[in-house]
Amino acid sequence: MTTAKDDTIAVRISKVLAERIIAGALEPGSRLGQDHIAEEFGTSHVPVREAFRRLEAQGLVVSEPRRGVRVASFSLDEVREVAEMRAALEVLALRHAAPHLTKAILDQAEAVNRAGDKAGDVQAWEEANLLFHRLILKPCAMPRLLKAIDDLHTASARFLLAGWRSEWEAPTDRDHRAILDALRAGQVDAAATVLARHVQWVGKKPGKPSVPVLAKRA
Amino acid sequence: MTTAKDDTIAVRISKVLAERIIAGALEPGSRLGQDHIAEEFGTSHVPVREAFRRLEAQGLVVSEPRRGVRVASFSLDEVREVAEMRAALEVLALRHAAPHLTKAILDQAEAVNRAGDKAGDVQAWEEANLLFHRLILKPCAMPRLLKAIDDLHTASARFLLAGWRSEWEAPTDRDHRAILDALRAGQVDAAATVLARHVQWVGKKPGKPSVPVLAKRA
DNA sequence: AATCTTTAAATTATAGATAATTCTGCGCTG
DNA sequence: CAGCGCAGAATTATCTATAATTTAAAGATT
Repeated sequence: MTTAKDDTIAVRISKVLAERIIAGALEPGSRLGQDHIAEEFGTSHVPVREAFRRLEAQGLVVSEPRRGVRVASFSLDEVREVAEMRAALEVLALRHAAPHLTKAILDQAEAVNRAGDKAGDVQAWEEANLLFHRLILKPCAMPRLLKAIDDLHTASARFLLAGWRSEWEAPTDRDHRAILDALRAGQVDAAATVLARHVQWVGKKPGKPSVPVLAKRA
Repeated sequence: MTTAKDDTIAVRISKVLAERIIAGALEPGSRLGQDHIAEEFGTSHVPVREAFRRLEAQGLVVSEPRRGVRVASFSLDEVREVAEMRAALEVLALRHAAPHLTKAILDQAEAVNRAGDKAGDVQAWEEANLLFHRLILKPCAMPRLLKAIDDLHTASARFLLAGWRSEWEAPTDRDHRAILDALRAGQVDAAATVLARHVQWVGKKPGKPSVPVLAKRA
């Protein structure tokens, strides 16, 4: 999206690669050759290596010492793990954000939610979903927490996009609405409960992925 | 500790720097010149840069695009933030670990706890503390969660070591004992409650740091 | 005297080149 | 025929060198 011009080359490369991995353009387990990528971006391989370290930190690739990096594979267990972590952290964030939520923010969230309902493909829906969560959690003013949640969210998105690549119908998001209603009524506990269940929904619906989820050994 | 010989140079550098930052040998806000560090380790600056990216991911340094990296500063708010994140995630881990906790593990944890009570300095106590938490949480078998907890733990340790540099008396750790007792009795909820409060203890005791906590603007 | 501009020094970021390690395929041996 | 071991090729990791950017400091101008 925002290809910030003043970013360092390594950051730009990491962003592009991250998008590809999330979108499923790079299959889990596939190798990422540094020379190959360096050539594609018209750079040397040094910034490519730094981009790898970044992606590694986000959990999008795994790096073995002298054997290169490959796209991280995710088992169903790992998806559930991420979902549970998200649930725990998003509930925490919501509890801190709730006192600072204004009507304007909630209205904006509702608008985003409506946009998500009309989304034509998974990617658009996922984007709206991300925006919704960010909107209602950001006022917690805990940057480290928000970054952790963001990383977990991209991990979830990977799974989602891998599962519903082609067939997809926009589901009217009742959970989001329930969360908003509870927040408007000042019932933070109720909102948190729904949020926790909502986040784990991804991990619960197996959703017959059209792309093999497990890594294959070469 | 374990300076694995087969690690890449960048990893080794990042480990050494991490230890220094945690121990407080490098003050918050101080610049890390890549050339200086490269010279000290007898290497070029390229692996140093990769080490920086690793430390950045752990939240130990902050990196501004063309202005170098500096040791991350932590305000009291950030310490509380980390403590709350730890509480949320460790409770989650404990809930999953509890069913797989054996008597052998609990006995080992008790031994570690006793060792911690006898610790002469903060560093030794902190090490025992880390071991205790790792022991009872590891059986949850959620690697991503455990790594996240570990990173948060080092952030906490930084604060702890900055606060009690010289003056220190080993406190008999009642919380650890309470957690063990509850786990032995099969009362997972009780153990989780104590754990959550215990983790946030760090953030609550201000403990008059002997080193300025806030970053100073050069 | 204070501020803005310009210039120099220091430092970061990237490129190109070199050394070391792993992977692959083939031949040899049992 | 299976298994072990040895080149050759490919790839990773690091080093040296170059380009670009920022910090600072000195000089000029108002």
